[in-house]
Amino acid sequence: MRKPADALTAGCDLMTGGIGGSNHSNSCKLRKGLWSPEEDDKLMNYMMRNGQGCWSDVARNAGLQRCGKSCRLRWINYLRPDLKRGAFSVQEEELILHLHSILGNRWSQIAARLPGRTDNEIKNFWNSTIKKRLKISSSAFSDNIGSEQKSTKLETTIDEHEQQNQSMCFDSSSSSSSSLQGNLPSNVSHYDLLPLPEFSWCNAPGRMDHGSYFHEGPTSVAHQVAMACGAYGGVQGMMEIEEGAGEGLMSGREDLFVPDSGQDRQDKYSMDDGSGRNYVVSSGDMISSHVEGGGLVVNWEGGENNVRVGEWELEDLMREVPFPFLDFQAE
DNA sequence: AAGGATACCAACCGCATGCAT
DNA sequence: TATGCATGCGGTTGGTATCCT
Repeated sequence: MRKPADALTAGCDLMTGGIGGSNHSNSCKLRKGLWSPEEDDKLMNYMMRNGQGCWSDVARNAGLQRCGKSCRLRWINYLRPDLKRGAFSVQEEELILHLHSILGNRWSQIAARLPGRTDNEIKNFWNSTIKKRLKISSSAFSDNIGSEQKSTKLETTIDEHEQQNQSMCFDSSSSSSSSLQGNLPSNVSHYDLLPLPEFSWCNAPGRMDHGSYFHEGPTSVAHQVAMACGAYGGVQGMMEIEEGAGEGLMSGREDLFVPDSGQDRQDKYSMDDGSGRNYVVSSGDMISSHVEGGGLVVNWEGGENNVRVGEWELEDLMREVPFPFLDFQAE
């Protein structure tokens, strides 16, 4: 928590409602830190009576010595009547994993698909609980793979992989993301998706108990294609590609097509585009890929048909991803 | 029981974006 | 077109609670 709510800021700080004190409270002393029950009451009453308007007006008219930004945060994260309180259910947790695998750290986008949950809540949950579990998962795996592969190496690999995924998926280093870009980052001109990651930690005994999202390890071409296309972000191995199952996250665009040469390949995977079409991919044939014209072009060994894997808007992608838990309601 | 370590999470902070002028 | 304001977002901080030794 922050400093007690009775701590007044000396003069107007940058939090007076915007950048560089952009709000118009120039002569006030604004309260910071935890909200008192009285402040909560004032804000709640005001919002119930007047609804949401200009937040700096809310702060002023509700008689709060807070900046509008602080009021907004308090309302959104705590006072909003439709908020669902309490621990995350297993289903919510799985959905968060699912969504994070697609969206990366776009907490507001994830929260928008979890009724009653806030981006802050989800972010905190992810950073504390889920990340911890993933770490436990990875070390449990590392304990199990023999002495020649040290856990430190694995953890490093996981971290690197996570960073790689993040940057490959959405350029998450950019702070604001209100304009979503489903395309690959423009500052990356070429991806060499090989060599493949060497381990498949999600197959590890003792992995976190969300088996449905861990059907296959990240060693497949399908995994890499999905990764490069932003099918998952911070956590590897979460894409839902299942041999012959047609439940893949690779969804929804006609230009998503991965050919099957017909020859017998190892590690075949089928991917359903959400419209009933199945695509079969396998490891061993893809030799390189690169970004071209906003899409990812995959080059296949011996194949004259290079494949454009994706150029899409994130919302299109999301719209066509089947979410089994989307009927959550705030309780 | 006490002190340290760790986890949790509310709130702050800085930046990006949209909009009005 | 430039500027300023309001809002939204994601990363980070740090106080409190809980666990562990």
